[in-house]
Order: sequence, then structure tokens, then C-alpha cells
Amino acid sequence: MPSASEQDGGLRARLIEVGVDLVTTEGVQALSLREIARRAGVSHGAPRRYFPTHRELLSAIARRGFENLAARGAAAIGDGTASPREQLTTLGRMYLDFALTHRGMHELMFRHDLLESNELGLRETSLPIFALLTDLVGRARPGADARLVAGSLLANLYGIAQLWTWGSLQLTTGADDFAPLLRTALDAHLGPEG
Amino acid sequence: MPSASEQDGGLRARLIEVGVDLVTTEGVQALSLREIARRAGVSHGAPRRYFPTHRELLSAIARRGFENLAARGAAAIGDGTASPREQLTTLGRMYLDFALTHRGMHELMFRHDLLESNELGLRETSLPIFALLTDLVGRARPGADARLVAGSLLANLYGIAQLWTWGSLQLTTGADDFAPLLRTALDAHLGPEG
DNA sequence: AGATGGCATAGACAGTGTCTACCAAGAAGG
DNA sequence: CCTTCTTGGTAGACACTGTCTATGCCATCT
Repeated sequence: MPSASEQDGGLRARLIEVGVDLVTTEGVQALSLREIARRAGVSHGAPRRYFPTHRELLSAIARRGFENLAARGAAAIGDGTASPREQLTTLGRMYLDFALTHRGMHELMFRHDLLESNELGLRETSLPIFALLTDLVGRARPGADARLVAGSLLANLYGIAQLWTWGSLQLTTGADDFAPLLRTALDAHLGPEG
Repeated sequence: MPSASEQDGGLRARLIEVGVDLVTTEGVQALSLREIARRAGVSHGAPRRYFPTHRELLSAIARRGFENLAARGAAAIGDGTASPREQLTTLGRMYLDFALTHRGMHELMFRHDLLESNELGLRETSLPIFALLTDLVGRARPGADARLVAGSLLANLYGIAQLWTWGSLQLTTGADDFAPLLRTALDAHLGPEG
């Protein structure tokens, strides 16, 4: 008897859910088509009915990661009454926290072979969050080219998440939590706090 | 008869050279152990004598990428008489140019499964360039915590390279070359030029 | 000459993604 | 009711992959 969380929707939803579980517990290299099918209790040919190729299944799993991240973002900024700078700090901390807590998922989400093909709708997924970022940056730093600053800031956060995960920044900056680094990046792009 | 470039040194050097060629021409997914061995003209078991595992061979190829990048960096800063800001601009442009020209190699160099294991000596490879960066940042912005700013700046450049390769930043910033973005990142971390 | 290495070959093994043929059960239509 | 068609899954094959092991060649040293 299937568990309550997967009793309902067909195989398609179950495959994605199994994939999400698998990538968070075992890492991204555990996401083979056959292993996902095995854990979903179906044969290795079954997923093909819903995902013509392995990469499309991976993309669907990664999309869940983006949705999760977006939901956390919405929850983090709350009613949006805080100052732009505070909201950006909260968003940055939330993102870095997500990347470090869900390493496997974060790695999957930004895999080149998924992002470069159009299967994963990166355009539709990332444009709204980029718009939000641009808006906040524009209000925090009127007069600057908000798109450029927001783009650089986003790249900065992403780079910190990456370099931090494999320990480069701990060694070189000597810090053991990412807060000072995040503050440095925000100070740089928004001007020092005050 | 082997060509002049591979006449000499044993199989080990040839395997690495074939790998470098392969990753720049065909991409990172072409770097299977057996394909490298095939192009080197040996059986699939031969590499094992020099690289106990596939990942160690990949690490050796990636290390070549880091060495190449370091050489370009040394050539770019020249005699080091330019201002710190100018040197950082040159280095940043050089790095982004490298990342976009040698996409496959850049992707290989920063693969999680290679970086997280100690096979690729990321510590020894990246520490000197980080020291250089920290020094330049310290001179360009006295009074700031040079390690933190250099770390954030490095992450920023890396993030720009990544986001730019899969087109996110073109769409959102509307730019078709990365110079404005690079300038934004440098302005942010070093203060506006002038 | 005979033994000892270093080096490469070739085959096996488990595992992968994709493709194809098959099949079971239900719906639709006469 | 009986026949057809469609839906959704199974099972096996195929060409690959990385790793392991047994084998053999060939030069060098005793």
C-alpha cells in the first residue's frame, strides 16, 4: 500500500517526489533513471511514458527546487514592509542557507546541461525573482543602473554559495559562517549600511 | 609514428593532452575514460597505470586548465606597474574571457565532485591567486578587510562567468558583452572609478 | 640464459540511458 | 456481448560507461 503522500496522483508525481527525496538524502549522483524507477516501485522503462528522456526528469526535479526556493523567498520577505536593504539581507541569507542545507538540490538546479537546454524553464522561473531583485536594488540605490547592480549582486550571491560549499572561502577569509561575507557583498552593491 | 607534440613523454602526458583537446573541442561530456584512451591510441585499461581512477585523470586535465589560467593571469598583469584597480580590471576581463572561450574547460575546472575531493589540489592551486587578489584589493581599498572583499569579489567574478555562460545575464541586463557587468562588480567592491 | 619488472592488452562485470516488442486492463462503439 | 483501440506498464536488448583481473610482451638486470 502506497504511503499517504503518494497515494493519489499518478506515477509522474511520484517519480518527481522520489527524485527530490533522493537528491536531498543521497546527492546528485544517485539520481539515475533506473534508481528513481526502482524506488518508485516501477520498472526502468516506466518513466519514459512521462519523461521522454532522463534529463527531462531531472529538469522536473530541479524545477521543484526552484519552486521551493521561490516559496521560501516569498515567506522570507513577508509583507514587504521592511526596508529594501533589510529585505535583500533576508533574501541573501535565506538563499545561502538553502544552498548549504540542500547542497544536492542546489547543485542539480544549476547544472549546465540542464540550464542550457530549454527543458527547464529557467527563463520563466528566474525572471520574476530577478525582477524583484532589480526592484529592491533600485529602491535601495536610486540613481544606479538597477539591472546591472542586481545582476552583479545575484552573481555575487551565487558565487558565494558555490565557493562556500567547497570550502574555498572558509580557508581564505578565515570565517566559519557566511554572514560577514554576505554583508560584504551587500555593502559593496548597496553602499555601506547606515 | 607519433606526431611531434606527443613523440616524447610517456602515455601519461599524452592522455592529459588528449583530454585537454577533447574538452575544448567536444565539451565536458566527451571526457569518458574510454574515449580518451581511444584517441590516445591505447586500450581502455592503459590509463589505469597512471590514473587509478577516472576522476584522477579528469583532475589532471582540470589542473592544466588552472595552470593555463594562471599563466594568462601572469601575462595579463605584466610587470605589475599598473594601478591595482587597472590590474584587477585586466585580470577580471582575462578571467571572463577565458571562461567564455573555454567553456568546457571552465566547467570541468569547477565541478563539485572534483573540487570537493582532494585529488585536484585546489588549495595549492587557488591560494596564490587569492593572495594576489587580496593584495591588490588591499592596495586599492586600504582600510577595508581585504580578505573579505577579495573573497566576495572572486565569488562575484565566478558568478558572472557562470550566469553569463547560460545567458541569464544577457536577458536580464540587456547587455551583449560583459564589460558593463564587470565594471559594476569592480565599482562595487573597489569604489567607483576615478 | 633465466628471472624480474614495467606496461599495455583484452575480457569480464555491474551499471547506465535509450529503444522496441509485448501485454494487461479498461473504454468505446457496433 | 463481442470486438477494437488506447493507455500505462513490463521485460529484454543494445551500446555504452568505469573498474577489476588475468594475461602477455619486451626490455633490463643477475
